[in-house]
Amino acid sequence: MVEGRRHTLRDIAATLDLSVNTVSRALSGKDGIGARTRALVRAEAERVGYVPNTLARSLVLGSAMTFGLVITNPSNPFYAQLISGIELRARAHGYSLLLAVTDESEEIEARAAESLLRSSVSGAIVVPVQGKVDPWRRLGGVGVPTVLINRDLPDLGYPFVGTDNALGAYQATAHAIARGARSIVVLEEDLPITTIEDRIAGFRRAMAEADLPVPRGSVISVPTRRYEEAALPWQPEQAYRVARRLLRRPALPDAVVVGNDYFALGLYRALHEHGLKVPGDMMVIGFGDYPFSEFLSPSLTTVRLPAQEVGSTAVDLLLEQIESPDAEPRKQLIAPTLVTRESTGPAIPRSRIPLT
Amino acid sequence: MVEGRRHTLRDIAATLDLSVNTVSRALSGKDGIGARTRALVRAEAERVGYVPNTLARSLVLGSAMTFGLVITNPSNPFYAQLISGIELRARAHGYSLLLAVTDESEEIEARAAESLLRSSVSGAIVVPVQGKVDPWRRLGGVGVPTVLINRDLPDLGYPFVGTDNALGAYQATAHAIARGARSIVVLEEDLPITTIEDRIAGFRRAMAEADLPVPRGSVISVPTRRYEEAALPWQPEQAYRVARRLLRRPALPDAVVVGNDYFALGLYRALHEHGLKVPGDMMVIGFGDYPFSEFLSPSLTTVRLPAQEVGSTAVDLLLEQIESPDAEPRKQLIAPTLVTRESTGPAIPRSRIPLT
DNA sequence: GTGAAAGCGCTAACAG
DNA sequence: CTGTTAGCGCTTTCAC
Repeated sequence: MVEGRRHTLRDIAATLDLSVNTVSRALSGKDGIGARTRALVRAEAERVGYVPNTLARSLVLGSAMTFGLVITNPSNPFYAQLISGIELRARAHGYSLLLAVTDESEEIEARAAESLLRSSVSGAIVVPVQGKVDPWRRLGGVGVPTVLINRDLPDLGYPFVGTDNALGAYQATAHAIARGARSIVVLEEDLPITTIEDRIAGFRRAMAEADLPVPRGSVISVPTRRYEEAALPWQPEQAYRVARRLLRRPALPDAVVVGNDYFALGLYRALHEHGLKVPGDMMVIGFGDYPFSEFLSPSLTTVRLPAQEVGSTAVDLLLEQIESPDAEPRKQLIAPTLVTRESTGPAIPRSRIPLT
Repeated sequence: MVEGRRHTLRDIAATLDLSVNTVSRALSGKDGIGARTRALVRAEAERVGYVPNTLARSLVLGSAMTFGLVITNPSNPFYAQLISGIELRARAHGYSLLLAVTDESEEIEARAAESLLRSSVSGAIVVPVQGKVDPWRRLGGVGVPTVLINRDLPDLGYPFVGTDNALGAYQATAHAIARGARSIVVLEEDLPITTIEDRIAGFRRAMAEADLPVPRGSVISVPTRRYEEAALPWQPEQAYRVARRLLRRPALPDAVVVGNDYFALGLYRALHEHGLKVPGDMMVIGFGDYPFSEFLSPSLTTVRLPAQEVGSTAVDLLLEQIESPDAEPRKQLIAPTLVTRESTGPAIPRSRIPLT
C-alpha cells in the first residue's frame, strides 16, 4: 500500500505538475476547480496513499478537531460507559479524543488542563476533581469551550450535564419507604463533590416527606483511595468495612441506600456474614446500575444512570458552544431511573408489621 | 491569569526585544544562552502565561508526543484498567493519549488507524479487532511504532504484550481437576481471536494431562454483541441463556471454566434458578478477576489478569521501539494468577466420592 | 480555474 | 551568546 515516508500535497503537486494550492483544493472538496483536475488529483492521492497531515492543518486553522476528555477513573463503570458514549458521538462529528485520567488528584488535573491547552483542543469535556476551578477557568479564558460532566462548578458558568442525583437518591429512599422501611441509612464516598451533597439532600427530602427522622449517623462516609488501587475492588472492600461497623449498632436500619453499586457489594458481604437476609432483614438500594448488579443474588434495586446519554449530551453541548460561543451555556440534568429488583422486595423488613 | 489570545514566542520576543529563536531556546532549556537572558525570558513567559503550541512544535519535529490507544470496549473492566495503566505510564513519559474505541468493528478500526496516521502519533498501542492486519501494517509501514495488546497478529511481527491465556485456562482447569472435577465445560465468547484459541488449548492440555476426556460440547460459544449494548449487562445475560441450555443436558459437568467474570455471573444465576449450589453441585472458575468477583457469593475463583502491568509494559515496549526502531520487537506474555475463592471449594462436587 | 505568496508557531542550521 | 534564515505541511488571500 504505502511504505517509507508520508506523501504530502507537494509531492502530489510535483508529480502532477500542479500547484500545492490546487491539489489542496481538489482534495478538500472546495469548488473553483476543474472536474478533470480534481479527478486527476484524487486518483494520484489514492495511488500514493496520501494521508493529510492534521498537525499542519490544525496549526493554520488554530484548532485541532480534537476534544480533551478528562476523567477521574475509567474503572468506574459509569465513566467507562461515558467514555464510550463520548467517543462515539465525538467521532461521528469528526473529532478525536485526547484522554486524561486524573484519579481525583488536583495536581494531575491541573497538568491535564495545561496539556489540553498546549494541544489546542477544540473543546474539553471534563469530570472535574472539584476543588479547584482555576485550571478550567483558564482553559475557558483562552477560548476553549468546556463542558462539565457530573459535577458542576457553578462559579464557572460553563455548560453542564449530569444526572439528577438528588432525584435519584429521592427515588431510592422513597422506594424503600414505600416498601416499608422507616429507618434508613446512606453510605456515600467521602469526596467533597456536589454529586454527593445532592444525593444526601434527596435522601433527606424523601425522609422529610414521609415524616421520618434522620438521626445522627444516618449518613455514613466511606473512605476512598487514589488511583493505584482504583483497579482493585477497593470500593466494595471499604464499604464492607464500614458496613461491618454499621452492623454492630444496637438498632439496625431497615434499608441502606448506597452511593454506588460497588458499595452494595461490600454491604452484601457484611450482611451475609452476619446471617442477615436481603431484603428480609435489610433492604439495599444501589446507585449506578453497574453491569453486574442485575445478576447479584439478590439482584440489586438501584438507580440507573444514563451514562451513554450523559456522554452524548456532553458532546452536543460542546458542539453548541463551539458553533455559537455566545449562546447561554445550558445546564442539563438527566433523570435517572429507579430499577426495582429483589433487594428491596417483596419481603417486608422485620421492623414493620406485615400489612397484608 | 490569562485572558484573550494565546501568547506566542514572538510576543515574548517582541516585548523583550529579542529574537524568537533566543526565546525558544531560553524556554526549552537548551544551552548556549546567557543565564540573565534566560531568567528574563522565563519571567516574561510566566507573566503572560505563555503556553507552548504543541501543534507547531510537533509539525516541525514530525511527531506529536502522542500515543494512539485503540481499544475494543472500555466497559470491559480489563480494558478499563488497561487504559488507566497506559495513561499513567504514558503521561509519566510526557506522552498524551489519543483514544479510539473500535467495539470489535473492523471498519471503525480501519478508520481509527487512519486517524492516528493523520495525527502523526509517535506510536500506537492497539487491541486489534483481529481479522484485518492491513490498517496496522500500514501504520507500521510509514514508521509509526505499534505495539499490540492482548491479541497478537503474528504476521506483523510487532511487539506484543498479553496475558498468557493458555496458562490461565490451564491453571483454572487444573485447579478444578485438583478439586475433584472430572467433567469440565468451557464457556467462551465467539470471537475469532487468538486469546480464546489459547485458552481452549490450555483447557485441553490440562484435561489431557489428567487423562480426562473432552467430549463434543465441552467448549461452548457465547454469542456477543456490539457497542450499543456494551454498556449493558449483555455478557452476563448471554452467558445466562447459554447456561440455561447447558443445565438441560442429561449429565451436568462438575465444573465450568468461563471466559470472563461476567459470564460467571450469568452462570451463577442459571444455577441459582435450578437450585444448584456452587461449588457443591458445580464449580465455577472465572477469568479476569473483575472488581466485583471477590464479593459475589460465593466469591469467585478466577484467573487474575494483570491489566495495569500489561498496560505499562505496552508503553515500555513502545518506548523501546521508538528509541531503537531496529531492535528486535519483543513479545511478552505476562503470567496470570489463579485466585482461589469459594466457588471451587472446599466442597466436593457430587459426582466424586468424598476422599477424606 | 489555477498559481504565487504569505503565514500558522515553532525548531534547526548556520552566521556573526 | 544571540540573530538570521529556512522550513515543517497546510490553508488562505489575492493575482492572473
